[in-house]
Amino acid sequence: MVGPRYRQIAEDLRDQIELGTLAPGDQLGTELELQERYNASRNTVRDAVKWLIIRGLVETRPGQGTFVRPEIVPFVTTLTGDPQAGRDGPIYLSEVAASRRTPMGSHPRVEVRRADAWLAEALRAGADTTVVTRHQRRFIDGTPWSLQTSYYPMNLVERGAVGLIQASDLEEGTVEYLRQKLGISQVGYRDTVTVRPPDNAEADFFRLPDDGRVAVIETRRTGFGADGAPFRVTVSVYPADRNTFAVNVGVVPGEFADPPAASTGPAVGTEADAGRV
Amino acid sequence: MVGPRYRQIAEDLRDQIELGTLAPGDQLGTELELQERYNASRNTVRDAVKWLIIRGLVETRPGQGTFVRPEIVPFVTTLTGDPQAGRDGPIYLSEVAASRRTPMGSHPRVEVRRADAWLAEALRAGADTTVVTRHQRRFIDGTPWSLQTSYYPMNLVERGAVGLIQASDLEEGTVEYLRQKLGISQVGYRDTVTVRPPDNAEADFFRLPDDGRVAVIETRRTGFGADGAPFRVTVSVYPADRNTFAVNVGVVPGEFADPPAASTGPAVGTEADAGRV
DNA sequence: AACGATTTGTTCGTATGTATC
DNA sequence: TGATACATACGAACAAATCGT
Repeated sequence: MVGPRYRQIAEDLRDQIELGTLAPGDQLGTELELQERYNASRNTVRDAVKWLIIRGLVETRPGQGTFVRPEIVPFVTTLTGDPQAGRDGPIYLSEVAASRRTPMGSHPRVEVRRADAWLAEALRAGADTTVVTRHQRRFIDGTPWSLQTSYYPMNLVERGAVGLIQASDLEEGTVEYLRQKLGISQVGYRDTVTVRPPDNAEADFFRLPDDGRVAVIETRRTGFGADGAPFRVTVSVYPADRNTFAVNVGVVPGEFADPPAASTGPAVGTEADAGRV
Repeated sequence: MVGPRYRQIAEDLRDQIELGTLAPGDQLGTELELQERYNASRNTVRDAVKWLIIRGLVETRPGQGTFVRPEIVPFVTTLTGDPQAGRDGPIYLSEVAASRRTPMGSHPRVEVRRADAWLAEALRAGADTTVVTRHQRRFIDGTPWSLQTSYYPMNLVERGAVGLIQASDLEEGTVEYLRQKLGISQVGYRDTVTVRPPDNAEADFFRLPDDGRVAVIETRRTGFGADGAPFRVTVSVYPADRNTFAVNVGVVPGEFADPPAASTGPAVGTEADAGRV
């Protein structure tokens, strides 16, 4: 009934955290102190702390101690909005700025390559399709916030949308750019939201500690043109513990209104190493 | 540059999994075998396995061994749809059945209690508001799939919607019931999607192993009436590794169409212990 | 049903490395 | 530079779950 020792210690500490006896930012006590307090070995105490880490309640800092994690104010990304507008252009910047945080995005890294199986299917194209990928890293208030990669069929470039293969921002956003250039209008899109563990590159970029609370949210947006065919796919990856997504359907009160279709915000600086990407 | 020993072992095993040398369901090898293969101590090997567990790549079964996790086909829940329809009635059942899986839901457990701070704010009510809570557990193909709790202001009952405080299913769904009974029409709703660690009850219900890959997705739906005021909040919790959410905006091709507003499906059985809840 | 072999889970002890102040 | 605190690694013993005989 009582369960293993490390679990008892962990739940006792968890109760103290939830009751507020241990406040966010407080030190849990050193491993030595916990050993003596609970009369357990160091490894058992460490197992208890690991249990708390996995549940996101505490974090350890080498050389300093173990601390109760401060509550994070998540950034809310609204998935619904005007289908005529993209998410890769000024929208993102204005949406973030509206929450009084400071957005930054790297210049896109552009590559041309063969589509994977899932991408070819998402674009309803053959397995040998060539795509343009535009990859961007985004920051809010200086902390890494999302990795975003958009995929466009190469034939859009052949039809004249040469801006897609230039490693510079399209100030209007690529969705607007494609409408102006090729007359392709995004009449709708479909997002899917999944949660998965990060790969090494993501864990590194988001500075996810190697210990536990590791999960990222992946959103995939497929944009459809007036002919009902998909013409772009955007994959965005976010750290799970700093983000919330919102969906508005029907009539919702004004304070939750979907983001504006056009930006009026000022130009926003890009990250310091933008030239490198 | 090489990093710790357990990490090297873990990444070597991960590579074998991703390359297919180790297929889903395969045994990784016993701890003793891994000790000898990598010339490391048992605890170091166990640390490597823990790293893989946290990333969802393997699972351990006491007395049996460590196995590569089979790929899970996520169930897709569409968040967009007809605001006139709820998600707690026949919609859920028909949506699941449409994917050729077998849905089951417990009868609701009904309670009347004081609203917490966040709930009072979500309902735009005073801190001392009384609410009706209707809690349901849902299963798909016999495995626990979601925990759902809906909150309604108690004054809806006083105005005549007595069905809300009865522990039986409202076959039409509560949204439709409220429209028929009180003329309250849900003209819109707002969903928020967040990821967090499970509490004990959730870990128990979803049978989340105590070891690692523990995360749940919480969706909160606030329904708004024609007057723009919220009249219900539904909180749903899902295991993160078995679920995907979809959002359709604008015109999307038919195969992704939002769920129907009304169900034509047959009556579906409830879980065995439905009488107990 | 009982037992033994196998395999993972828990707990302790100890030593050394690395980060921080 | 030293002291403190967490990270890594090894060894050992017993417990608990599983499976085949």
